Amino acid sequence: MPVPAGRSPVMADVARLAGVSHQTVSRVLNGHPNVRAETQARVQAAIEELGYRRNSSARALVTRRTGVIGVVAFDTTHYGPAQTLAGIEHAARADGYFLSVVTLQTVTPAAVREAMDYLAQQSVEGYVVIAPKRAVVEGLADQPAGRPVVAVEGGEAPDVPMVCVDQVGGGYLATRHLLDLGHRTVHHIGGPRDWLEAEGRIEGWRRALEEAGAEIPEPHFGDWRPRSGYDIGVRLAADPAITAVFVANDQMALGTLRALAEAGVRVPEDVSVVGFDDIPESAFFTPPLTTVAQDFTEVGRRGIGLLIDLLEESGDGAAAPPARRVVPARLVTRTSTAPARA
Amino acid sequence: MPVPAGRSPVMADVARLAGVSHQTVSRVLNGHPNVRAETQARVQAAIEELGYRRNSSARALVTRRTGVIGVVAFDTTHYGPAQTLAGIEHAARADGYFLSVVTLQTVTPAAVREAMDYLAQQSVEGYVVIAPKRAVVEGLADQPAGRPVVAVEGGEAPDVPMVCVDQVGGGYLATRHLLDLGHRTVHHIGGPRDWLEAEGRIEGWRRALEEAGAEIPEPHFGDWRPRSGYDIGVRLAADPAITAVFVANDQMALGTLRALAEAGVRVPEDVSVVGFDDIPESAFFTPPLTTVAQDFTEVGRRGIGLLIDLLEESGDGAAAPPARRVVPARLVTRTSTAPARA
DNA sequence: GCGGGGAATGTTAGCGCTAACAATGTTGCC
DNA sequence: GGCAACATTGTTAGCGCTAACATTCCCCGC
Repeated sequence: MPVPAGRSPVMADVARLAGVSHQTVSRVLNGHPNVRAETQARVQAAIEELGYRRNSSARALVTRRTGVIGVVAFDTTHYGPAQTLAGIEHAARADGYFLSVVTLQTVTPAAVREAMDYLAQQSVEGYVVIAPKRAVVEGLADQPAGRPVVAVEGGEAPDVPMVCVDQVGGGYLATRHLLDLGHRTVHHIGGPRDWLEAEGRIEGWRRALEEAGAEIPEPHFGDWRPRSGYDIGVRLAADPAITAVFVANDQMALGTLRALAEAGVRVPEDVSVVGFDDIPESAFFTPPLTTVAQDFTEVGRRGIGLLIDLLEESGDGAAAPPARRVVPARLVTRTSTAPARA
Repeated sequence: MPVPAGRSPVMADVARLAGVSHQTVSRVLNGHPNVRAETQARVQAAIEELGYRRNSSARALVTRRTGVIGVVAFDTTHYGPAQTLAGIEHAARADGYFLSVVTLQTVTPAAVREAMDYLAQQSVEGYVVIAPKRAVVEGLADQPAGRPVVAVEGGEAPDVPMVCVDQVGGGYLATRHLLDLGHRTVHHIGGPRDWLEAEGRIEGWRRALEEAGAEIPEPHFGDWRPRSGYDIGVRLAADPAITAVFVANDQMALGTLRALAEAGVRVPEDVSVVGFDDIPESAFFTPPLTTVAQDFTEVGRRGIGLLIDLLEESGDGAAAPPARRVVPARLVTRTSTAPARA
């Protein structure tokens, strides 16, 4: 009986079929050097004949490594996090790690803690946390089990290694672009205040204005969704002095465009608008949106890279200061921006 | 020494601290009935004092259950799959399962097979495959290890249990809506032909037209992206006879709206447009898009529900015919549709 | 007072794998 | 020829847990 009925084959079955000890099978599986080529071939053949698969639990039990990385993500219709997750997944798989994902509805430290706890039950080796809010990042520092954590997509955070897009640089880029077009100043529709990304973008905006000696108007704050960009847009449309708006994401910018259109304000003739994210739709807005693109895939890749470094160095000398990798943002110019009226 | 230095505590440590055998600790952990309340409390206290966590590998090794569900998803900027994934995750966690996710770049049977193989290494108990293409669904039937598979988001498929939104019904709804507004016929911009969703939507469209005795124009096919909707839209705009278009997703509809606007065709006065998906942006398109909403969360929930049924019944009598659960679609009326010109 | 029965707990034997060590060849060199 | 050095293989002992069986304890009824 080639395949023992009723149960899937184990290493001993392969060993018996190949006429070796189970240890030799293990050696073949682990690419151990000292195995004769002929033996290796015989074992390999037996493995294929039986359709043998190594039992990951048994292996994990003895090696004390599960090869699983826990990811805390957000249940979101936002483009960025979804893309980042995909980037993380590819990078992890390329390095032979598995990904266990928990998505959260609410972005609170408690929810994150709970999610990490849940993942800990599964013996993940480390965590990647998509942590776009300040409170979340702060809650990350004191991890109980001492498993490494990498934060992704957050802004500035002190004690946790992290990877993020240069939000400040992106905000600066957007604002600078509008100033370069001759606009006196640039109004801003920001994201929720407790989001690190929103914070970075607003800071870049402010910095560009300061640097140019421009007036700094009071910013408005939305909730990332089109509706809020619309509501604020309605108010902005009423002020004829406004000629340039930098909106903290494309979805809100969409709402703003719509509000302006309804008010009879032409974009870009009367008002220039810049968004942030470069979602796939934004090239087809009315008008196509100038925006700031983020390389989320790269963020995911570096996040995993950082975590794996942490995982594999673990145990060596003193902990290096938490690493921090910043991915640059890039301006994508379309037709929602134009030179200021003379 | 309360916590043994250097290694995390195991069951025996808890047992020692609580003055019981490790088996009693196990019993407490597993909610076994025959444990004295006082003993249970003592064990519980010891667990907390040591910060003990059960080793999932050891447990999985002996119980032969990992509690992990493998998910094959797609690296996509499409709204639907991302939402479905979130729905799947919530449902799985609610039932105490873990999720191991692989995202694919290409939707081919080989890629899916490979992904499932990768997941098999991790001893997943079953699979949820987001399988929007016919070829993929077909490749699913002959799973080697006999682990259950549930397909999600596909259309009609013979041998695999599956959960999907009623695409045909949705296409019918969209088309019927336009016919009810007095349009003579409805043109269609479909998704890629090998996508099951595209197929269902086109069939619903065709059925509504047939039922109404309307002429059935040759459909056009895009690739789901705004650009393709735009390109086709440019052509449609040139034909003044066209008064109603049903586009198979919102992103393409966005492109179509843009093409019509550029050609000076007014929506909805000259042409009515209906999309599909109800992405968050579509309420803010120019004009706000009438579309068909899908309850992706519900799809995810039912998908997991179905898989868990399969997992937990497994071993009982004859396999029931593959289950099939259909979630209805819902029309969302906005201002991109209006009665036909007289 | 004592045997029976159930509740509460302990003891033992693996689950399937890898690491460490032991035991064989097998070669080369004096 | 004999022995050291190495390559190759086998043997043994757990990893931390749960299931099955064994034991103890206590209460009950006769």
